[in-house]
Amino acid sequence: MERSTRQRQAIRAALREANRPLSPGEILEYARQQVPGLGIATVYRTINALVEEGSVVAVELPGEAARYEMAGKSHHHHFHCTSCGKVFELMGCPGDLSWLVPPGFHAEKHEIVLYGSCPNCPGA
Amino acid sequence: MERSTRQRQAIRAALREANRPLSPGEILEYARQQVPGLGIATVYRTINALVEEGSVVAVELPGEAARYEMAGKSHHHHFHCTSCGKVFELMGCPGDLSWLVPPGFHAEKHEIVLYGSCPNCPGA
DNA sequence: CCCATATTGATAATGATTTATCACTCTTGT
DNA sequence: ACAAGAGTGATAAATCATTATCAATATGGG
Repeated sequence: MERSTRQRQAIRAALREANRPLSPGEILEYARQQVPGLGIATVYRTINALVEEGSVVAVELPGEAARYEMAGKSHHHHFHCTSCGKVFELMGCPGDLSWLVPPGFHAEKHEIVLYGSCPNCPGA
Repeated sequence: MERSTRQRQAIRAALREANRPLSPGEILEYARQQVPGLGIATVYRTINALVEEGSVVAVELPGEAARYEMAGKSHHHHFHCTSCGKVFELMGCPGDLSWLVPPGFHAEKHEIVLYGSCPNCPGA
């Protein structure tokens, strides 16, 4: 059966406690604070298991490797800091955007990403 | 100095005449109608040159390889057909979205991608 | 406590996209 | 028309993120 290991606990904790989507590398970094020897392979394995069980979802961003966040959040979008590369969660949404599509097209969903600087980075 | 070859003409024409962003593979396909022996390496080389000279811009999409479109268009967004994978240009924009970002963040730009089915694909 | 085995970590392998190489070809100034 | 050298095509090689491998380790039911 599935076992509860320190590694998995640390990875779950990282995703639960970070209030923003994390890349595999960021998850590794966070979780290593609890489990120093943690390897990247275990991070990927665990992410995949969590996505498969539905408790975590992938956040895809233009030209970037996927980030991961806890599932079950309401519809929202993301902010990508162009300075540090961190991705943050935004709340709110402009609403239905299907008026943007020409006749013949059918819009089913949308993704919005805002870019700029986060509070920790020089306003550039 | 820079030479005007059939290959470059065909690649520029493909990008100019397609009224949507093209992937390197799509550019190859289109341009080969004019220059049958065209190789993918030339497509990449030419794309890079065109981007560098500023006449073409990359269109990055979540979880996808970049597409390329002519530069100089006014602010717009894109539609990604989930059935055929083609990317289309949309006109219009919900406008300023900086109200979405929390205090301390500074939004400089945004990207919006709509997903759904294009006129050529089954509404699925 | 013990052992079957799920899990891990290090690293090799993969897959997909993009770039470098190099001999040959085509463009262009003269 | 000619020659210098920019450009091309085929393909090897480089990236880079992700996955597979496998010996060693740690979990947890009995």
